[in-house]
Amino acid sequence: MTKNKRKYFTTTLPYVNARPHIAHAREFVQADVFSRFYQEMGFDTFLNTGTDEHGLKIFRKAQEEGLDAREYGKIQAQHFIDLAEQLNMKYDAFIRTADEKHVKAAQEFWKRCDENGCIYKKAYKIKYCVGCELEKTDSELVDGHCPDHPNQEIEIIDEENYFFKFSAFQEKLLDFYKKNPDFVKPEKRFREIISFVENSLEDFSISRVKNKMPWGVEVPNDPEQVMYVWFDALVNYISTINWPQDEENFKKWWPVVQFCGKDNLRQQTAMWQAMLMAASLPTSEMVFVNGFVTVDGQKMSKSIGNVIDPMEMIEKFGTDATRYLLVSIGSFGEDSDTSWEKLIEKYNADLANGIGNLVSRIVTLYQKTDKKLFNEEEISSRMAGSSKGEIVKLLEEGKLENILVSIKIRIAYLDGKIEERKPWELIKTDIELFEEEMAELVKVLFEIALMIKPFMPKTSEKIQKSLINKEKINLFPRFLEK
RNA sequence: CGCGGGGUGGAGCAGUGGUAGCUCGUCUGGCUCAUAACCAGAAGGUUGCAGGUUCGAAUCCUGCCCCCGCAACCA
Repeated sequence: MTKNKRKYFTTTLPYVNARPHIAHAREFVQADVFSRFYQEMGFDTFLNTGTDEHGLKIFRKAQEEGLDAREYGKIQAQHFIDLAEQLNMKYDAFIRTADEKHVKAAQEFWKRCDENGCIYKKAYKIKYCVGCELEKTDSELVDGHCPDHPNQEIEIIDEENYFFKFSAFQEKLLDFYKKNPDFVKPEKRFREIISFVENSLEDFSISRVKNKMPWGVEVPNDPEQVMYVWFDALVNYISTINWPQDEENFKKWWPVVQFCGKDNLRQQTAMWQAMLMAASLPTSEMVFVNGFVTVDGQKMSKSIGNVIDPMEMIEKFGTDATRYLLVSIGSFGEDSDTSWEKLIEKYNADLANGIGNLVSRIVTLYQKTDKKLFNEEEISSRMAGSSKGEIVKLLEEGKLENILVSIKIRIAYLDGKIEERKPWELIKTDIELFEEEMAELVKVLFEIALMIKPFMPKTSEKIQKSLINKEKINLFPRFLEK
């Protein structure tokens, strides 16, 4: 298994019914930072992202805008492609579920599940409140009406759908979880899904009648039905690496390390894994589950007007600073709050006053000697082997923000060191000692530059260059506005 | 008894059994190489409440109180 050091990462595909928001951006960067870290460690990596474009919501949204669903999806997908580019996300594939290769893969996947006896057809009869757009159980109804919409009649939806035998996978899933104690991070989410699966699983509907909901992947051998959006969307993780046509490529990369939000816990860590089992394919490698991001303590909402547009962040702070800030929001797995004010504060503290100012003061001092006081190749090769154990441990727990903390500690160490040794005085009294001290400063700063590379690749390069050429740079100008 | 998350110095958060830490802010002092930046020191907490387990609890158990999501622009 370790013969080829390889890692395959994927974000969850954003559903294209809205513009990208800050949490999408965070997940993109998170996956990208992981991928870059493993590249640094000599792994072959594959990074997938894309867009989920089928389903009723998209169909209606497209209608509202007077567009064909396919056309609408294409326009929306472009926003996410632009975001990925602007974030300097080095993705290897951007899969759209409307892509022909994905549609074919989803159909083949369906067939395999069907052949293995995991799909069956049955009448699907539910009580439905149009006001809520939700199924209602008898226990939820008051006098036969929805308590939230007492004036609307409950509709009975009665159609034949295909179902996935989720219930048949309870034991297998639990067994799988038991054998893979690190499958879901953080642990509390793992406990949550285990208890969900232990509580009994219900088969779920995986298709819709086509004439009611035409925008989806056609069910094989039944042109009257299309797949429920979840069923086809999840298959993207394998269709993107060319399953089933290119078995070799699939074997090269699979299984995948996934990132998702806590609202996706069931789909990614239980349903999808059961689906893979049903198709006789190996399960995912692991799943990192993020908490939610709120803005000023509230859910992001257009009506409240507190949406933070990641593109606006990039405009304001630049690509690398935005990447840094996104990773710094909260701590992994927890819900966290942010705001423009907090972002600016963090930017000033860590980037302008921290690394930016440090580079500035060291380079100015360094310019006062003609000697070259460090060997970049020596440092690079030494860094390649050192302290990786600690980083791998943090990566495996998903705690990118803790890696940033260890970088901040080094920055503070250098600021303190400069204060203590006062090189600006030494230069007047003892040039040799000055050079000795400077050598240490420059070396550690170069190490810091290498450490931040996965987070801020361009900044890393700029600092390295600045040290090699002794050129002053202003990395992160301080924000004075509120 | 719907499900889930959370309550730790002024603010935001770490910390899952062993002297309560970090960032921001505040105050005092220092420094001038630097992006009005940087450094040192200080003030500030009975860790929501009440019990319990333990030599020892923010951390485990029980009960209670309060806040926030689950109704979307979904990660």
